Amino acid sequence: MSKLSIDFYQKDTLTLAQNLLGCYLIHESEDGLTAGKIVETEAYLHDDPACHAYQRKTARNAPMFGPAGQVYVYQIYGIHYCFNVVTAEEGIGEAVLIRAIEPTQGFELMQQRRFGGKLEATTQTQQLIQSLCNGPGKLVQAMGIYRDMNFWSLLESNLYLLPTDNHDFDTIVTTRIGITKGTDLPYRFYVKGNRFVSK
DNA sequence: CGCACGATGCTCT
DNA sequence: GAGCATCGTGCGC
Repeated sequence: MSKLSIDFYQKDTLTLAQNLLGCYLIHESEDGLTAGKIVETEAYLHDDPACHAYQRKTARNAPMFGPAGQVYVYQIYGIHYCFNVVTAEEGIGEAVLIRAIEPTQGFELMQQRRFGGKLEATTQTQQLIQSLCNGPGKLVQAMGIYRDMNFWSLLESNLYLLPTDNHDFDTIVTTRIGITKGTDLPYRFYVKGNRFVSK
């Protein structure tokens, strides 16, 4: 299995937001490898009032205007970070927010990054694993994704995507979470019945 | 259980 | 100076 290539990313943003479901997000970091299957996404289009790039290009949203397959990370509520896959052609600010992944590799490292030492290093309960990456801020922390990964390429770095190994799932479409504008747009996608989708 | 709220810092007006 | 593409805790039922 090899990294997703440029042609995967060169599709319209809504299609890509759905195609990303089931794909694997991998980070080969110095501390070790973590990976998970994408189970929830949201699309943000250039003509969408909830999109960071809706108004104009700024210092924060600049990565969104780069080529498809680029990384956009931003800070939210002063505490958390969110990870996006940049989409659309260069010059058009669109992206797909990764809202949840199902951990598949590096459980211990994820646990370490999320909870450090302040959690009993006992058996990994179902409960614990389920709380590792079931939200956009959580998965960023568990995967060791940082702000300075902005403008990185998912095609040419140790943070990358692998294709899905299973198309046999249903996709649910809903409105997006946590926004105050564009609230009626059906741009959220998640894997039906998956336990790792955010609440 | 569910709901409400505070933390916290940067970006844009 | 306001407003966040969130998360965890604490309280009430």
